[in-house]
Amino acid sequence: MPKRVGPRRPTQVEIAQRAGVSQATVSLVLSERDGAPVSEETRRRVQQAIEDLGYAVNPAARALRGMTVKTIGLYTFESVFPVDQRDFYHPFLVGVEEEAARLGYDLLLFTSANTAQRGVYAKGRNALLKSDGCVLLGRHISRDDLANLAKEGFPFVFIGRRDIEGAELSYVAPDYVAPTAALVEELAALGHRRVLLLRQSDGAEPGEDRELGFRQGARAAGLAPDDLLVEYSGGAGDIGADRVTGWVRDGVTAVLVEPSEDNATGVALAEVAEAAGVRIPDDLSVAFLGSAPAPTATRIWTSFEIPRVEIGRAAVRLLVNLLEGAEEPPLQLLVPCIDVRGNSISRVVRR
Amino acid sequence: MPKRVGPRRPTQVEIAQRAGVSQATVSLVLSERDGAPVSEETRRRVQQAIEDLGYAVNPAARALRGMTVKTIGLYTFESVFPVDQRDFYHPFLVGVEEEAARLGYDLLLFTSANTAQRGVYAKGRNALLKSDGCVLLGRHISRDDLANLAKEGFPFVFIGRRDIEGAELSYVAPDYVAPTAALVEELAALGHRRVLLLRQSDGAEPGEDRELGFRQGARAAGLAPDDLLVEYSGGAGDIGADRVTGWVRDGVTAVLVEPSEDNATGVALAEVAEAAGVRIPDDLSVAFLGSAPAPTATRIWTSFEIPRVEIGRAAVRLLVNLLEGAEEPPLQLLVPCIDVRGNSISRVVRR
DNA sequence: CCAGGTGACTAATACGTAACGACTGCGGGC
DNA sequence: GCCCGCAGTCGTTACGTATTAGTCACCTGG
Repeated sequence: MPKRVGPRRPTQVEIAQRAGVSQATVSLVLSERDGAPVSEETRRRVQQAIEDLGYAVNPAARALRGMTVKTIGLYTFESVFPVDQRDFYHPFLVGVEEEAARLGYDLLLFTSANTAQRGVYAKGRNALLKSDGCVLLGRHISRDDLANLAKEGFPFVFIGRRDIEGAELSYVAPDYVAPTAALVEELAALGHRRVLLLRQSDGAEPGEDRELGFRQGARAAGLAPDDLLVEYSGGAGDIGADRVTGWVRDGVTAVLVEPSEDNATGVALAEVAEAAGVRIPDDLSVAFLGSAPAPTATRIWTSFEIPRVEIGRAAVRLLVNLLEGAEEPPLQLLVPCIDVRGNSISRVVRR
Repeated sequence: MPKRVGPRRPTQVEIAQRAGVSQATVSLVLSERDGAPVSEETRRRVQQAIEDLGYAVNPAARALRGMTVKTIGLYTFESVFPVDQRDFYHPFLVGVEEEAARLGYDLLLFTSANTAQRGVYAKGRNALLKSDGCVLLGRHISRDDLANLAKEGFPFVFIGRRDIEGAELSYVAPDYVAPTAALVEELAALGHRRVLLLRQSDGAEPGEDRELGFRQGARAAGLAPDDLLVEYSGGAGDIGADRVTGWVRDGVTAVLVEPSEDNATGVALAEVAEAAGVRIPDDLSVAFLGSAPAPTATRIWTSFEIPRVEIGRAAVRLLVNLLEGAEEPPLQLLVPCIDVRGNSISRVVRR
């Protein structure tokens, strides 16, 4: 790693010489604290020298003294950084940026880390140290990385709920339990008795929470445990015509889908159902436990939206609370989702 | 600015103690340079200690020693940061991010600086020092800031061509001259003799370049200097029906529009022309010297597109060349634009 | 006249790293 | 037998800052 080029820039020592004071006094003037015991005359001379020489404080030296550097890191476990608007995670980035700016922090995007494909602890180990603290993102997390970070005491906030054995971590996440339970109760009220939950096969906490809400809602609505079905999908390819018609033949009248980021599963389900002659919602009610495929002229999917921008903002707020010493980790926050009333569920027709 | 919290992390000294060597040797092992004279046995012991204690190099200390920290800054003179997809500058951000990631640099967004509304030299003066070098962006530049940065020898690349008196700066910019000249020649070939250039009233270099191309193209096509008109627009409100009909009455058959970021001028022109009964292109040919308003079912504006993502990439490449010592500033690059063949210009009808 | 206090300033130090120059064996050339 | 060069290692220093523990002159009340 080469030396930095260009002319050296002035230091506090040079300011001090020009103003005829000591370096310590320059530092005092710069820190501008209320009770700083420095005479008006001295302060003026120092500030004049700063002006003349164009002095700028050296952030590296500050950081080495253990000061914070007013920088929040953003790291994603996904393979690309969510600057592209089509990315599922893009709204989180927007929220994080907004709130960081509002609170006077710069935002460091750890773009190099994921290309190195070694995760947080790449190369020189723990690239995140360039920031005061970090917002972490993405579905394909490395649990080891999270555990290590927590053990090291590095300040970070994860977006999404995750349980790590032996370490409690700070996170802000959407509340999937409540709206899922509400949807099940609504379906029950519409006459549905046999309901299927189609989970992502990654077995992550968001899926667990949806299943928890699924069972809570069913219990509250008095559905029989035997009529609660749970299946898994590894992606669009897992949804075939025989599978969908099989559900209907089996007496299932409603399917709750845990969406993937790209919603390929959801799109596939819609296409396959149409091709197989299964009408939505007449033959099968379908709802998404999260972001649904884009609405069309005739179809608005019943679902709920994750307030992604707001979650990004909240993550930064939490992190800054940690950094500025007001709170102790873990700090955890659940954010309510927003119901989307669609036309993809309906009252069940008895035959 | 408060002290950083949390437990201290291990240093090279502690690694050294555990491995039974000196701190200098640890540093040698870590630098991993080809000709590093350290025995295999020692290297192994040191690496074991690093593993055991979970050592991570301290970026602040490195930076203080004058090393680069593999971080590229991005600063915008606009009031908001272009994370929002609707922002004119968003594609630049995408390109910058891509290339930074590819070259192994992290990307530091100076979001706090613009809220402080004091520019580059806010607060502690020159926030950009947190990065090795910086990509600068935005139309509403501060010429003082640019001049100061150049004088200080801070490595940066501006996106867009700018001339600063007494300082040559590095930039990458779209070539407005060539495509503008080509458009004028095309119009002349279609029989146009009296052509108007409608400039943004900020008088910045992009406008100058367009006017240069305007005159070059006219000369090449043999148009009379008296038939070259130049007017200015301060925004959508400046475009009234009387102004547009005035052009036509004055014998103008074609208008070249320098677009603003939000293209409000262009949209206004289209609406006003239609309301005033001036048909495009039959009564008046219109072309945009840059990004045009969005196309509709019946209208594709003749214009040329700025390859914004590619420009973002190129800016990072230039900057990294500067940082890694291969080149000396100023480094300047013009990127060709992409013609958009529309239906908003046509052969002039003699009456 | 002195103890104690206060306001204004400074010397010294620590932060963790990279690099330079020195030091030690040791084998080889003369 | 002596010196040279080399591989391998270490001691020391510098980077620029914030802070601690002073120093010093001057004042104030007794």
